[in-house]
Amino acid sequence: MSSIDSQYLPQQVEAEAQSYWQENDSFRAVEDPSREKFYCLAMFPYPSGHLHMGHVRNYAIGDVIARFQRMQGKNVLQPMGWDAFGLPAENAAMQNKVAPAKWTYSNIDYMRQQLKRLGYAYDWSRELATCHRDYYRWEQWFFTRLFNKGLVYKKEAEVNWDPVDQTVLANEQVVDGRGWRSGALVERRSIPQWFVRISQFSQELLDDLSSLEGWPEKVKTMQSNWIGRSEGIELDFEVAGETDAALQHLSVYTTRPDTLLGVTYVAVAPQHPLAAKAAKVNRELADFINQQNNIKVAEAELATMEKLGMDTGVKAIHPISQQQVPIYVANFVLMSYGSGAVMAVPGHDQRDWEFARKYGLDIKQVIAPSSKDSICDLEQAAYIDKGVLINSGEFDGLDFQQAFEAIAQYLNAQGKGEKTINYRLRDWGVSRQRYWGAPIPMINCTACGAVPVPEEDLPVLLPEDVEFDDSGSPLGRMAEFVDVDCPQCKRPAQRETDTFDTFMESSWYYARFTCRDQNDRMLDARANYWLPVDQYIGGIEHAILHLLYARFYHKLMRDEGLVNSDEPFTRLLTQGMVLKDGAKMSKSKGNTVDPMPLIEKYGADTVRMFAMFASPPDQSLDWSDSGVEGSYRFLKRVWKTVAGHDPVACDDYAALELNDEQKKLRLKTHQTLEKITDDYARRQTFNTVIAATMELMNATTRFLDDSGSDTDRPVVQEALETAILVLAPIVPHFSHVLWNHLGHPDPIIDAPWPTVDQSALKQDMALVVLQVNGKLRDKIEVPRSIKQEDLEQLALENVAVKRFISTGTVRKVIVVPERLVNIVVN
RNA sequence: GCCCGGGUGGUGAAAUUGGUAGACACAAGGGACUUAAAAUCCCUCGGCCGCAAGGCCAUGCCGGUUCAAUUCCGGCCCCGGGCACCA
Repeated sequence: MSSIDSQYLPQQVEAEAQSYWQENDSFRAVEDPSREKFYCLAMFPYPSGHLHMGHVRNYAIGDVIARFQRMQGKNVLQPMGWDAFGLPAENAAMQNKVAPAKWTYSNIDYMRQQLKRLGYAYDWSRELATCHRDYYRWEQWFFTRLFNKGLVYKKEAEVNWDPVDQTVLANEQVVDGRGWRSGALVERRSIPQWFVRISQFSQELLDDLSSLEGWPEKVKTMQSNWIGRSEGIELDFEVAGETDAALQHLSVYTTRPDTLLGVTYVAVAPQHPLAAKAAKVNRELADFINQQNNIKVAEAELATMEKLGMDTGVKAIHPISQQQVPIYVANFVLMSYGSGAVMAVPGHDQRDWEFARKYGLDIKQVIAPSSKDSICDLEQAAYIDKGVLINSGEFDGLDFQQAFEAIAQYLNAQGKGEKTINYRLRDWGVSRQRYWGAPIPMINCTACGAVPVPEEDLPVLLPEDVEFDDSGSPLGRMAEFVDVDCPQCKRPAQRETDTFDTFMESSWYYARFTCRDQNDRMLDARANYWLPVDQYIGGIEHAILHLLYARFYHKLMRDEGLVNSDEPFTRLLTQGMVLKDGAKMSKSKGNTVDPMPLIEKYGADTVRMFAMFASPPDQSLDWSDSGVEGSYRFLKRVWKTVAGHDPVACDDYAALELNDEQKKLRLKTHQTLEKITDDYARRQTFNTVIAATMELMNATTRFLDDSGSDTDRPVVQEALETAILVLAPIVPHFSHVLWNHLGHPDPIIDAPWPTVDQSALKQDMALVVLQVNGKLRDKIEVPRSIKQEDLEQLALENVAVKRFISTGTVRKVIVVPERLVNIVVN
């Protein structure tokens, strides 16, 4: 036992524990095949400047799990790093006239100190920053490998173009259709960009979701919907009188071929070549198409904007009826999704119905309700349910499935269509017209085309010492960066000046942590010791994009022979957002909460504990400081109780001869331990861990209030040890010092998790609830061994119950042993 | 608009997902200690009726299933997240 201050002095306690961990290098993770490993990872932060409460909560959750697993005897790896490329550094550069690199590195230095102050058990020797050449060089290398395998390609894609600032804008930078700095109306502009073929992995990404048993159902549902597998038919409409072979056929995809005979028009995207051709001889149409350019490149915009269209004057020939239907240009059809053309069935699709109403197009019913419960009134709305075909010639009378087959067969025989499986998932566009990112390692040669930078020339270094102003990426203006010789033909060529989407870096950092000092290869054998990540923790806002890209990247690395698993993250905990005044905390909204004043006032342990106590980890939390005081008070109380306790060693509690009060305290101790172990391991609800520990401490201090005997000391010792052990993952500094005081010279970080003593849990009596018609009337204590009939009898004779059953007849008695009796009367 | 969540006292929440609604805290009010304050300790604390014993109502709203619903089903309202260039 060490002597300690009777007062809780968090700053002193935290300094003591942290210097112990540092001197002993306590959190360095070393590969050891003889031990079970546990890789615990919380999503690394973007170095925005300082930590906010969302970070504190996120990293506290990770740290709690890591420390808990260490006490379970696992060989734990918990690393930390920086998602260091990104847009905010460029914005800061413009605002403060500071180079993005300098700004980023100084933010990292500051935030690293903040993380250290919070006492997270990181192996800092593995720290990495994605903007460092030793990191992104492997990403560039990997991209050239993918290029050689044909998994990347270049195509035209649309961006938001600010015509005043002459730059490409991110969606976030477009506010109400205008550039956030210039205020100019944005224009859609098509430019060549690099894509990675994630769509080739659609089916595998979908199938493997079912193997992710440790993932929340909601995340799997979201990803599954995002991938959006559907079964349908791809079919051709011929364009009447068209002589140009490329424009003769309009290919459309539908999941509702049963409604095919209800097609009354076809719609194409404003960027469709057919629209462009028609516009050449139609001034009004050309103007209309031009106007559709002032829409931000975002699905939410397209879905909520007013649906507009215009007749091209060109007709399409229906593949079955041979009738001619008009071809419209419609602003809601996406050129980048599918073929840029859709068939329209206003009778049975609500959007088509509204469009048809607006432009006076025919609405034709071809599906009749198959049950009397649903009504079809095409004057009011489209009838979108499945039913039986009518007005469809030879297909009349078929149901959805029969019609699907029959129409597929018919079209197939005519060479006009076939069954197709379609995915909503689109290829991953990775080009960004930005400076602060990893350079895309390609060289554009007029003779050879796009040529990857040879391995020996990697990395393509991003020049860090630059002047950054509001005219966009300076890379294109730097001759020393742009002008290179073509690696193939050696003639003068130009380096690609676009940089990678930052999701590229965050898609594989978890793997690089296992061997970030490896300078000869992207990953080495250590990756397969640590991977997959056993527990990944991060905000729910990453449920789709980041987590899907990381899963995809893992499969790419597997196919390259770099890792031997199929999925990167075994178990996933999606932390709810930390909100402030009901909205996501972000620097741009200016509603972040700085944890530092709280840490200075109460210490890191109180802040960590309150962040865990405020709500379950997966629930969103509107931050408020009120309540922090309560966590602090609790720690002070525990400190006082432990400091005032005279430790006693006892290695066999079961052998003690205990009185009833002592047995009661042991019961509470082991009930609490059992519940808390489950809360940590299975439920991952740390708020209830804390509440249960508070209950145990309340019971212990009540016990101490009536205690006089020296024989009480062992059960109190056991209760206090249990409380300190179960609190250790949450308030590690506090527990570190008190554990020593309780007579343990070895550090609590390596103390084994206590085991539940089943003999302490034995109870003879049970509390049973008595209900009449489901309403609580009384509670009685009965022996656990009581027979069901006897319990029923006791209930029927109970005074409180009798008052409610005397006026009616007992119809039924429901007995749930050891829980309740419900008497049904009328 | 589409996809995914959430809604329980004055506040954060609990109830292990069909079996005692409000554990554990915060705030508030009252009291003890103190010259005073802070700290600490004790009591009250969902609403209505009642001196009390007790009763009735109550988990966003409406309806359903059940002996029993915060929990399951149907419909609606509100809030949050994502929608492919914020990370």
